Amino acid sequence: MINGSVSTGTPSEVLSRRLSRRWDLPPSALSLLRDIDFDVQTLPSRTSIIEEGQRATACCLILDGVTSRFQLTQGGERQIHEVHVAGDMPDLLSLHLRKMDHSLRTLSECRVAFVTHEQIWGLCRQSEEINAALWRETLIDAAIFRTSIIRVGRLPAVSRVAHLFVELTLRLQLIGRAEDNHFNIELSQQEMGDVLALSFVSVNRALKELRSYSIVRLINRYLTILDWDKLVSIAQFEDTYLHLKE
Amino acid sequence: MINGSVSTGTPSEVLSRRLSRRWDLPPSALSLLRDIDFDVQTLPSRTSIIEEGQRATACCLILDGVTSRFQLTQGGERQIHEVHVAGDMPDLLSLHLRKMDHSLRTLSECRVAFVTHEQIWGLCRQSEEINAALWRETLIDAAIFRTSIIRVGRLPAVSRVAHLFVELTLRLQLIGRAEDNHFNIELSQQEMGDVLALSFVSVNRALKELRSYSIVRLINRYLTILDWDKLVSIAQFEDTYLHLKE
DNA sequence: CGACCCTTTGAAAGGAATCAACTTATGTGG
DNA sequence: CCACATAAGTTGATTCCTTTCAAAGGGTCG
Repeated sequence: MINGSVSTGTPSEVLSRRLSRRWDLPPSALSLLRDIDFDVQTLPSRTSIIEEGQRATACCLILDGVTSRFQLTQGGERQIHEVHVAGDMPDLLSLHLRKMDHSLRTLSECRVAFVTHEQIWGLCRQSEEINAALWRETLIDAAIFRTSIIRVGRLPAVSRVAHLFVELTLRLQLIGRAEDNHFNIELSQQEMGDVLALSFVSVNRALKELRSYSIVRLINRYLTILDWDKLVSIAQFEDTYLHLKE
Repeated sequence: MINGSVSTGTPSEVLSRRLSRRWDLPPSALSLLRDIDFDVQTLPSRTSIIEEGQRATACCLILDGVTSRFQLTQGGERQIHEVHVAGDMPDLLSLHLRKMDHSLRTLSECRVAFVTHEQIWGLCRQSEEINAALWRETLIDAAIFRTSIIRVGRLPAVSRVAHLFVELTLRLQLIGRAEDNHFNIELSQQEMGDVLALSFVSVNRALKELRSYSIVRLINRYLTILDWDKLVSIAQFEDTYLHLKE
């Protein structure tokens, strides 16, 4: 299940790589990162990381696997705001918002490293660069939410599914886990529906369509993208919001 | 048009009040805020503040009026991610994201105060509290986006309109501009549709329904909420995401 | 082997979009 | 001051897409 092939390393290394993605961190910042204490845990699929209403005292860094950020509607539907992969810190926001307004849980088996808020606050105090880099990560999350508003509000079902596939592929490529445009997407069709605000029936029909044009293959949650350009075009995808390069 | 009744004052005062909304800032931080140079401008309705693709060198603080954060889809539809009111700083994110992935423009005549990035970076360096408060503001924006995903993805038309009304009322009450549950909403029905991912026809029909039950009155963009509890209930509104109190 | 979860497909129902026409304000210039 | 133009609001009829309901098929694991 856990695929440690590429973006492996100690939690500090994973975090350093992530934060120096756009600009190199100064050596002083890197050495600060090396001194952090991480509490690494392996969590089974569908384990809660933090629940709506709770107050966090630590943040987590995903080392392996996929997690979901979600909220339940009054009607009992689950809206997944965002899916997180290795290298992401899904609850960074808890640093400055006391009460969680949504929940986090694993979608697959995950390896996760916890860091206390105290330590992160210390890092931010000691390094302007780390402060900026972490803030920036939360801003990119916000950009992903904005794009999700459009995905869910404006795109037809097939485009929504295509858009999710493109986004996940790009984010996984960034950590070297989808080089050849194929990877384990970990999501059931119901869960894709939870992300895209679609019923699982509609997701299924969208997949059928994408398959019928030989654009993707999806077998046992293993996704292969056969025609990238067509997929991007159907998704009406524009990658600015991911802020991949500066 | 410009209603300077309550949250008036110099830009520094408006900003101080905003940032000490949840926790008092220490005197040292307050004095830093007093020393900022603001460039105050009055912008006509529908004026661009910053465009997608551009790089900002300053942030703005809204003193009066309403602005929109939006993006155009490939189909030419306008999705308004968020509406901003007095006290908001809609482009704080430009501090750490080079290229804007969306645009900002006024929806009504606005009074806006610009501050250079240089000055804000300076503030964040000099005051941990200001750094945290500004970061926090961007995190609340993100929470608003998350809620918008659910609003647009899961709620029927009437609930969406109701939800927008409740959100705007609460945010305006926070700055003392909707005390008696009535205020100028500044949005046309088309613009409400742009926020809610609805056609203006559907917005119109939703309004008709809300009016028919005497829940709201809306005349010349002036909104009066007649039955708050019913509106909240129809909206399926839960205010945690606004992080009003800690 | 059977229970369970996920996927697949068909048929019917429902909600919003679209198309279209008409009304109501607002504003401008003759 | 009114004629006309323009933007915004209202309403009905139809179409389209997605949901819901229903049932069958496939895979996995105790």
